[in-house]
Amino acid sequence: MKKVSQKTIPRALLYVRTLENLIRKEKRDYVSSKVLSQITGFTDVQIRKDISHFKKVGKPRVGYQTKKLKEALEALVLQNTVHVSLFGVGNLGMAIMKYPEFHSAKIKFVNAFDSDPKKIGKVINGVKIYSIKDATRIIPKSRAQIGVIATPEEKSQEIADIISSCGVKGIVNFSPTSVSVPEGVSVKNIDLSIEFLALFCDIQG
Amino acid sequence: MKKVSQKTIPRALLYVRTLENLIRKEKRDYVSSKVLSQITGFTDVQIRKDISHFKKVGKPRVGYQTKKLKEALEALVLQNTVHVSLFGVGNLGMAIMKYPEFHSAKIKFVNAFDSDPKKIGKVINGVKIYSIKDATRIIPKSRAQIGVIATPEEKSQEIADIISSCGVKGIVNFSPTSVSVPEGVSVKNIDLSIEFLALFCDIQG
DNA sequence: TAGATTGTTAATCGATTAACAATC
DNA sequence: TAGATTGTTAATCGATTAACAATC
Repeated sequence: MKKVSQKTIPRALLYVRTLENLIRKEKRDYVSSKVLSQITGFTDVQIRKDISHFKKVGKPRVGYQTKKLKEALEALVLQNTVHVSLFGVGNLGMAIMKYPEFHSAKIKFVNAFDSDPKKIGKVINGVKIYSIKDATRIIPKSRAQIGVIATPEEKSQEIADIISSCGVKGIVNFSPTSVSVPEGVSVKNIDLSIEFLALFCDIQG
Repeated sequence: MKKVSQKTIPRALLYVRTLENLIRKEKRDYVSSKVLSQITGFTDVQIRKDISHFKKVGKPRVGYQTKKLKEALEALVLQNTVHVSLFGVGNLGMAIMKYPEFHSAKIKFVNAFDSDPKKIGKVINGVKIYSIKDATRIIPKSRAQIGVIATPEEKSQEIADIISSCGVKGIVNFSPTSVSVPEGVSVKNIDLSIEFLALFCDIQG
């Protein structure tokens, strides 16, 4: 397996999802890069290039066997479910936790944390809400692999510190503040207002 | 003004927000690229390069005048508020509409649409919910510049068609399905499960 | 065989980083 | 003046696209 570029990974994940749909809904056994291109919006050349990083699974003239290609691509995203801890059970946190697509994507929330005593102890969608004070005790036991920051902006650094200190190596940060973390921890910022404004700049330009 | 690269725009928007905070909270008159680097996480070289696309506003040895730099950068994102229409007032749609950061970022929801009769007619945060059937009539009057898809996956293409047909040139798509749109319409996909899984791949590799 | 499609190697493009001159 | 910081030009890096050979 060759070195996989940073940008191929999200595309590969999209191919996996597309293949799942083709297998389940359309019962397709084979698919060409051209068809994948029409569905995903990437060019067929790019798709073939991406796929070639993983395994030689296609047949000229025929395309790719859907199940085989899906398995080959999944080799990169281990088949296990990803375990996630949520920090901040407000409007956004709640919506994320209830997001239906996560179920089919094998993303599972294992616990949630908030500082509001009214929320602590409640169970939402089978996920229990704990006090943030108990996080350092509970997180390590829960085997969470990713922590989500959905708290108000001013708490975000504090939460990032808690998450990192528990040995969790991945943070998805929905707050509009960049947080600093120790070496070895990856942060994915999802900054909604910047997304909206950047799109607005695009359509203006 | 030189040609601004695709990737500088979101960074520039982040600089603007950072500068606002420096001005408002810390009452700073000057800031160097080094300090901006520490706050935003980008390198100081990159920041100077980005800024140089816009205007020559810095002074060697002193740095950038915060207010002046903010104004120079804002030249690209017109000072006007961005008007947004929301499609799908479920958990996620509701959370987006209530997202506090949007207020300071001058992002304003002008109306919302849903197909659930129980929701139609209600007003959330000052935003009225209409039937999706009335969208083509209401959107053009509302001067919406961006449409947000927060409906269940199977409706997303239909909604994208409605948004495009109203002359709206920007779509933020939270559904896990890529939508096809006419030439001239820009789509920003925010695909949460792919973000989570891609981060998971990162920390595994 | 002819034609379609894969997969690879080379060329191009764009963005980041390095080096350094300009200047307060 | 000396030192810090900006801003520009050149070099590097990475990713996409183009060209084409391989093959079913």
